[in-house]
Amino acid sequence: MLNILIIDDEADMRHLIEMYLGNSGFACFSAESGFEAYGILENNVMDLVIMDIMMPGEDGFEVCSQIRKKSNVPIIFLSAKGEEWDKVKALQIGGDDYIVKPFSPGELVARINAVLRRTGGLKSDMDSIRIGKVAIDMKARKVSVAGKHVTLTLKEYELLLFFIEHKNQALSREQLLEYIWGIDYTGSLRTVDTHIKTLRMKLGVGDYIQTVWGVGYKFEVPDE
Amino acid sequence: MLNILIIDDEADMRHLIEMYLGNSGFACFSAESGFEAYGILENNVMDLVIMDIMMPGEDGFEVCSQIRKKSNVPIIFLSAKGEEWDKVKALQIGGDDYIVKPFSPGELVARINAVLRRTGGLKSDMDSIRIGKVAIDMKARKVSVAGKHVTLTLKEYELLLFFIEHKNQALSREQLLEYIWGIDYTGSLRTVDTHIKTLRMKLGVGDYIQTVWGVGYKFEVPDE
DNA sequence: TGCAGATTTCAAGATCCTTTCACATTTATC
DNA sequence: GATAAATGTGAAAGGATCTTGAAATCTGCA
Repeated sequence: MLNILIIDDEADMRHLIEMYLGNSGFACFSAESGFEAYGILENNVMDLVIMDIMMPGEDGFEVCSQIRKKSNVPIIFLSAKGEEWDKVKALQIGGDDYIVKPFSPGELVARINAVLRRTGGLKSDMDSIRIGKVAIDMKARKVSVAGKHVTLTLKEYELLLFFIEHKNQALSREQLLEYIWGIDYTGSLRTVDTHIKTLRMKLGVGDYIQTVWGVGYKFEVPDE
Repeated sequence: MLNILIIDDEADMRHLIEMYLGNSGFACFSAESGFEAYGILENNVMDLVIMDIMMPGEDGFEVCSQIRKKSNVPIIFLSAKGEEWDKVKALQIGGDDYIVKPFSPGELVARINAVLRRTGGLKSDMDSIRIGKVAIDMKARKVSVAGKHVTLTLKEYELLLFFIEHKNQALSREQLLEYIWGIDYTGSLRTVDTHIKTLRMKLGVGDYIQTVWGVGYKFEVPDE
């Protein structure tokens, strides 16, 4: 699930885009001003930003340059027909594409996919995993849940990875200890419980890690 | 046995599809509205959804996006010829295929199989067992009956597995205790009865576990 | 060395599972 | 049918397993 941030002062337009994108399997965040957007970007991992150019207060130009100071997230600009903006300008100020209102849902999704493909946002390498709301960047050893970064300790991270490699399998404490702590671990089985506890807490709602009574634990993937 | 959910406001169409699919070995569930469908999806494991696009109230578009929030179950859309929908749109909003009414039973089944193959719904690993309406995922230690998840306790699960390994054999309480509880079990024979009781209840109708008077119990497999 | 964060241990409390028991019901046998 | 033996069932005691918070220990690093 990719996260898209919509920045537009008009609530109707935000909702319309949210609906379009929601139906196409994107997770939407929205902000009615640059100020609000900065807060969202601070705490969440966005895969793409869609932003109106004409906004009261900070306009798209300024917001874009603010965002660019910290992030290379792809940005698509929206503009009403007749406004004196064109694709060249959009690209000059750091945008990635440009759509003229009104647009069809299909056009929007197509543009988004094109931009993501071009900027590498649709990476299909094995260095990142997404499962439910949990995203893992293996290269950076970084984990986010529903777009929010969470910092995991070494054991928590290894546990999570092992769970995901063996998703939907009931795993005993012995198995987990053997594979993560090593064959020569001699401590208590209860150690696993404590790490499960903290990992559950950090993964938040979702009940990814389920207790299999009398057996161990299981990472259950939503749906299927 | 794969479960297919049919969502269509027209009863005739639902029945027609049910008949087609029933004859091809699918188990059908049907709903006449999105609302009804959500309830079914909540409590059952569906392998595929067939949904009309044009429905009063929530249309296929909306229902699809609701379902997509929780599940990746494959969705095939139905549309009457002439409606202004095309395959591209169906796919954009999260569908997996698209069939124009009227269609033949053969076409429907072919499309279903194609989608299931594409989405990996036709997996045939040896880690799962299907017997009658009972499906067991051994790795996940998960059991479902007629598509409904049931949670078994440790002893119930082991009993069920032992029964299935020795299906159609009359097993004495002593045997069951020896193999499941262990050779050193010293408790009452009647303990088995209680677990049989709860297991029977959880497996629901079907009379899988039969009493062999004076001997013990037997897991009888319904004729395929 | 001293600190901060990570890891492990521990134990009380919560939760769930198992077993037992008493009584109801069914079945076999005379 | 009557009777005894075997099985079904609900409730509740008893056990085992998890969860959780806190404290102790370890580890890497300045």
